Amino acid sequence: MSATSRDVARAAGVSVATVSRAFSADGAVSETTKRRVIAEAERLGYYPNPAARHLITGRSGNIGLIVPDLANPFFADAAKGVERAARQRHIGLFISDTDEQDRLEPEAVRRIYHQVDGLIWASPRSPVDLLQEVTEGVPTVLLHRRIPGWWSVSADIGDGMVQALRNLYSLGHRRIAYAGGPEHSYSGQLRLEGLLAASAELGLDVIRLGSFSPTADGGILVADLVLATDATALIAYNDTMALGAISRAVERGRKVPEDLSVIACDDIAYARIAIPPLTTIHVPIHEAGTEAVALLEELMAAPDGQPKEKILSTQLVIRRTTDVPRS
Amino acid sequence: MSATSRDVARAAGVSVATVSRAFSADGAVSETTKRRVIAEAERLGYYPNPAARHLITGRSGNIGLIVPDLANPFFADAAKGVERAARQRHIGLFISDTDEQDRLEPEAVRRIYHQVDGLIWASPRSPVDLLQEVTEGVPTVLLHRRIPGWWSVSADIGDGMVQALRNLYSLGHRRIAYAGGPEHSYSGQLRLEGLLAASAELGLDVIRLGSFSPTADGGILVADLVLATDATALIAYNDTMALGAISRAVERGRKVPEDLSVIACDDIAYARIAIPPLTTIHVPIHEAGTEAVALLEELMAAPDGQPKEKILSTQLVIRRTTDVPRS
DNA sequence: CATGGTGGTGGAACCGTTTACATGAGTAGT
DNA sequence: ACTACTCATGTAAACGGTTCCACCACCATG
Repeated sequence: MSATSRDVARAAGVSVATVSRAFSADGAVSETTKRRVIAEAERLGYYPNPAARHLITGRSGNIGLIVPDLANPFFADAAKGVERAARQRHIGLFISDTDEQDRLEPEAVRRIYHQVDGLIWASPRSPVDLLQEVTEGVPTVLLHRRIPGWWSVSADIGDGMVQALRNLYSLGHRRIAYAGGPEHSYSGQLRLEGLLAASAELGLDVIRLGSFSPTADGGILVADLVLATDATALIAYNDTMALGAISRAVERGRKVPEDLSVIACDDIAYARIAIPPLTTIHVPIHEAGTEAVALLEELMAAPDGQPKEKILSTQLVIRRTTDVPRS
Repeated sequence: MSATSRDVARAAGVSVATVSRAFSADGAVSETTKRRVIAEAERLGYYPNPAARHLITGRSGNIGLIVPDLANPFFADAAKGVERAARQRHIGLFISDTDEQDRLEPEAVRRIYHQVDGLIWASPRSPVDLLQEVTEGVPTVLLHRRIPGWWSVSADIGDGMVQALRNLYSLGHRRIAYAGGPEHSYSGQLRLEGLLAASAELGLDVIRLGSFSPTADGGILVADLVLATDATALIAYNDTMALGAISRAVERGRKVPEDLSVIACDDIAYARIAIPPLTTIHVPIHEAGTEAVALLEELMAAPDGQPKEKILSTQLVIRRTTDVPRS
């Protein structure tokens, strides 16, 4: 079917070794031979077989990305960032979605383990020893999760929460509710830490509404709960949840921000065009993806180097779902 | 590093051929030997090397997906559908994003061409002969594009447009604007055909606003244009554009649906929780993805079979952005 | 002119599987 | 008891590259 290096070698009147060298850039080949080989290869439609190359070199030229949910704009943006960075480096990208089910993660890794040179893994919850066991032997960069001794890229969401709480406080809010996301998630923990630090600093008690699905449906639950309290402001786990909550609150006759200020987290694309536009903590999602690839590349080049932890900063973006409290 | 079939063979006291057979299911191996081999493999952490397997069998066990934009919820949902179906079949998935740039498509294919057994390609615009040339030799299923003689999965968006126009007409709208998407795109063409058929049937002229980027920013442009006409209703290329348009219209003091009814297309997750919830043509995006994998599997099994074109039906979903025209 | 170095090239081993073919033991048929 | 067949297994040849090593021509050096 496809031409092999043997075909090219024969056509160019050289050995397969020379063909190989012509394609490996570093090759000790004379300029003229190289040109002849490339020309013949072009003519025959030859392209080095990746499987054969992988088998002998041990390098596949691919990396893998594991995310909890591709349909979640947060991870879709992250995936896009990873894809773009991989593309620029001519690296192939395996993607595996785990449907937010931790138990599918080991299988996801196993499926791509032997086909990639490195892994970018957004695992919000899985215990460290599982990660350890499963990634044994594959250079791995964690995405939006920090573990001491691991390479990772994450965002300083705790600081974002501090900014959010301070902003609400300065607007005059004193009764502020927080709707958390999935329990035990790393980034949920980060949010909570920021929240507790800021509320201690400001001397106020945040009303903890509990743990919800970080989806629009979760947001509906949140709305009904928060409307039953005397909170004048709500901080939601993420944008999607906030949008669901606002949708429900409006349906129940409340006005945002007049009756309830809302701050969310992530700043997905829809936050900007929501009605009203959503005040939210901007997280550089796309950049985190590209940065993860950069780190992974570094890690693959020097597997025994000192682990690097890249932490991207976050920024509260004031739009229209926050205002001074009524009365 | 990792154990090979040789290691397992030695440990189990058999030849590598037997190890291979124990793992290939069809293998003519006695039950007892097979059990012993599997046990030893388990113990040594052996897993057949995919590169070696690929090299000798010509099958990689992977498929590729090429989409214009992973961050677009439409394609993110499609990718999710593909991923899920692939996962269930233990198929690895390469994903390549082309940033909505047609010129990147050939390179995207080339990058994964040799590493996959089949391809699912969402190419909205590229000319047929380019597709032909580039996919030569790889079983390919088109996603949301129909070309005679090709395998494909698409949705009957034309019919959705008919439903949309009829609905607006029955509500009493007579001046209806249409905001198109990227020029020359296949699904744009589909929309236009449906629109023209329905407007002929109803005897009304649709106001064609032109061609816009199918993004929130595109929608802002659309809003300013449509507000300059006497249209009482707008049909937008997709949900994102519609949300952008509504956002802008509201910003400019108009009310939706009182001043302007809006119907969009796709029914992405956010359509349901937008404020007001978006009336839109439901397209079974996720299902299209899973269906594409099913078709691709069929195609890979019988490459010379009769091409199949699966067309999924669409359904107008009435939410809150449509109403009778004012006065 | 002999020696040593250099740069281009070919030969061949190797990567880890699958699979066609050979082998040999056991079983059934005549 | 001999043949024919089946079934489990081993042997070895692929698959298509990369890379170590050897070789050779060529040139500079002493």
